[in-house]
Amino acid sequence: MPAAKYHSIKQFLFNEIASGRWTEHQRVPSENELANQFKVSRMTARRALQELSDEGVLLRTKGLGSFVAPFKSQSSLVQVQNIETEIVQRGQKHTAELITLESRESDQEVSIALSLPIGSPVFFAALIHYQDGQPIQLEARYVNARLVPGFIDQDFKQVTPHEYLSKTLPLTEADHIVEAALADRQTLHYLKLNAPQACLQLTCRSWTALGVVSYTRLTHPGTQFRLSSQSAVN
Amino acid sequence: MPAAKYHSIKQFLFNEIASGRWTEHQRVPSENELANQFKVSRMTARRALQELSDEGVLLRTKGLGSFVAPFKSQSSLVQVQNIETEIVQRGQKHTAELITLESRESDQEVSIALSLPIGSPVFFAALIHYQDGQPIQLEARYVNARLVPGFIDQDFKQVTPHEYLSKTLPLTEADHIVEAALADRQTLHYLKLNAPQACLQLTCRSWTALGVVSYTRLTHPGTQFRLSSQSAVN
DNA sequence: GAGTGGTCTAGACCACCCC
DNA sequence: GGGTGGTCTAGACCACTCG
Repeated sequence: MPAAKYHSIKQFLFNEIASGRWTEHQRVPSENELANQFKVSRMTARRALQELSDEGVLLRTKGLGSFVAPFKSQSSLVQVQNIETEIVQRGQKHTAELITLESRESDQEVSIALSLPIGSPVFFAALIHYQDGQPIQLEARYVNARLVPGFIDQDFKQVTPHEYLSKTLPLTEADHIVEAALADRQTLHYLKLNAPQACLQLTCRSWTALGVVSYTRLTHPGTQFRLSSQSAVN
Repeated sequence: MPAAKYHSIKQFLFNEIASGRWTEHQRVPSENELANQFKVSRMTARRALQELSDEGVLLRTKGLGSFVAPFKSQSSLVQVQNIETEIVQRGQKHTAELITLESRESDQEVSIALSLPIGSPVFFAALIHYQDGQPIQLEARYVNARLVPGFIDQDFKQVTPHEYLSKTLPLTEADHIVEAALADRQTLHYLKLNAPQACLQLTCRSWTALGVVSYTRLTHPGTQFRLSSQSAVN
């Protein structure tokens, strides 16, 4: 069973975006242009554009055309991965301290999370995020090195890892686990906590069409945390 | 601009389900049947069925037909509204104690949450959920009385409010706010806590196509709580 | 007015399921 | 074999945007 024509066109469009050849807000071919280019009817070309629009990859406007949607996520669940935005929106000051940025080989936990063979090349970054000088989030992130080779060359004092990934790749999906847990000793140290304390801990993964991009543990001290989400019920 | 034909057909199908005339797993008219009934082309009837399938309202199988999808949500985020399932899946025993079930008029907070004018008829239910005899969740729920008139006649010792709603209506969406907060005095009392304690608090709303169905605050004592979710990035 | 996306039609062929 | 959903075609009319 060969791939459906509309599906091939979807993949073509998606690859142009994922590869960076087409970027945010850029115009993509119209229904008629795709129909001519791929030698299909307009309805078939249309279906590829329409489904990518439904999936949030494209924005379409009558009379104007179809455009690459902004990569930046509007999902407030994903927002927690971008603590900087959250802090700035509260009118406070965000700073970040880089603890570690290095190449590693994936162990079992990371391999499972990233859907990679054990020993695959990954990058590991650990940061502390401050809100007005107070540590507010400890970030420990593993990234699939093959999907984001440029990750290790970034200066994460200037740009948060999540911001870099969001601007580099069209992230399509994310999952999260939220739990309240007692911080371990190392976490207490990094978050400058004296006594064992209940922390809100998020474990997040984000996807692009080609696979899992990153696996992250975010730990928040105390009760200063709020998470909102909206989702369709399947 | 009159409604599009495919949209009218969608509404017709949805109303049959929302009203209870068609229930879970029941077969709905085929593409050809709808095309004849509404005097449209098969492609137009098809679009109505296809979009409802994309939205999780219908399940379609080649060679078989289209069926009303199970109302019960597969979303693990929504799962927390159904604490009973969660407890039973852990192999423990769930019991519930009904504190209050009454008619009220919506105040400002509830009106905003349910998108109703102030003073609209709502039902209010408060319950304590126990896991093996330990209080694990305090549930305070407001329900739009017009959308679910039968709510107030239920016996919530037998069926949880969320279970009743899930089985009565096709819920299509939900939003949630998760936060860690110190319990107030009344909550401490109901959860049988002696000292002020950090609790995980969820504020949830669930939708049907006709509007917001319910607005609920769920409070969990201590750190015995875990929440997972998966979502597409928009 | 030319181009775009939104809707719609009346056909067509296919793979699949059940009888 | 008859019905179902999945894909596809080659047209059509419309509302919208832009120059």
